[in-house]
Amino acid sequence: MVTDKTTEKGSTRYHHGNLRPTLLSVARALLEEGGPQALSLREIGRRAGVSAPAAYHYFSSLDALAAALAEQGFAELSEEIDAALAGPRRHLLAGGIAYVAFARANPGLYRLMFGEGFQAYSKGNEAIGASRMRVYRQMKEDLEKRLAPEKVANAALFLWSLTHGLALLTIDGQIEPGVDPDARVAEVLKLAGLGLPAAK
Amino acid sequence: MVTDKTTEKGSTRYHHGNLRPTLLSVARALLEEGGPQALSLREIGRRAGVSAPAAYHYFSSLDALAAALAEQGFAELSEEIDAALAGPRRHLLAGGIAYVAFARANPGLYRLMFGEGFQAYSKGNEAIGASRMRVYRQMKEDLEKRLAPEKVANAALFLWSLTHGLALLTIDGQIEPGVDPDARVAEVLKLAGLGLPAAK
DNA sequence: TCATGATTTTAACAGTGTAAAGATTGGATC
DNA sequence: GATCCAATCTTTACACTGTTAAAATCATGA
Repeated sequence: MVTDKTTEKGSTRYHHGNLRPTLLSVARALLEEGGPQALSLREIGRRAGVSAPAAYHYFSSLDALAAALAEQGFAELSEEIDAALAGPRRHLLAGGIAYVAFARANPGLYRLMFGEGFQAYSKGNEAIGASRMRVYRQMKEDLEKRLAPEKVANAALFLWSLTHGLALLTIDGQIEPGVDPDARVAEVLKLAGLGLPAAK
Repeated sequence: MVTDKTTEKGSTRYHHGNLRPTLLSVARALLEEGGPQALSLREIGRRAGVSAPAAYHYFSSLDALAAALAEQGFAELSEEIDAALAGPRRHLLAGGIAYVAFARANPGLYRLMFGEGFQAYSKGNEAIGASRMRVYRQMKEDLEKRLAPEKVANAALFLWSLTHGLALLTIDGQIEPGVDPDARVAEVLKLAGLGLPAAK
């Protein structure tokens, strides 16, 4: 069979396309369409115009492919946080806003990175566990500049919990429609610095 | 075939056991062993000593069975929070501690209740969406007694995010081993009332 | 006693991840 | 330029899954 294989760029290809990136990009689209549950090697192959076992030349399993996606996500998230922290606005708040904005822009990917499947595909993949810790470190380092040492651990867990929880609830549609999500997120995150408002 | 079917109680059974509760309890065990991903109708049937399609007389699908488990979970969680709020300790803090303790005691169930599969099995099941909201209401009602009306919405989202995030991070093993989880949770939740510690 | 209705089983279908084997091809070597 | 090689992809097959349709079984009311 000598059918033409046209890649996304429209050019007719030799053996077959540059598959690995194609697989990842197709998988990512699938991920955002239907969440981590929708990730399927056969569907990925189908959309890439390739037979399902073809993916096994680049990934040892579906979980391995998912892990690669997650690593991609951690790299991007880390970058966005760095950019926000380098920006003109208040450090921790800007970082938190960027964190939640990333989750909102990539809900499927965020669920993959922090979801239930995490233990499964991170088995034997130490890199991705480390990636996950890196974003935590970013928060923590900022806190270390501003707090007494014995208070850092609790404050870091506090901030990470708040941000992570807010990201997930946002993704799950718990922010009322009609309000600007960034503004709402900022308001909520500000409470972290101020504590609960005073009693009436 | 006239084989004896012995239930968990050890008694020999007529037609076959009281299946629905057995299915639920077996499924719940499976859930805590391997997380929501491990839920499998065939495995549930196997452990219940019954053929897989038997479950279809009580649940229209695997998702429906998962929804029933989730509802069970919401009822229990709600009860534990009520009990904590009625107790002698500080209201919101005690509620938060009970919330996280529930997640720690039932990690698989908690992931099912708030995890990625949620949208899937809550389709056409309005009851469980409502159940999910009920725990939010509990927090919110308590806040309404203590805050000016315009501050309630943000404060509620703030507290829910923090508690939900802390529960998930705890489940994911982000609390250092060796410390008492309840104590650690209490310390972190206290920061919600106090704000971040003052700069050094 | 016996028919009825509820319960469970067997058989089958379409879908999945994955392993093993064979086919195809692009590029290096003569 | 022809030829071999190693990388890449396909075909085939297996075990597993959720789910449906049909048949078998049993508990109980008439």
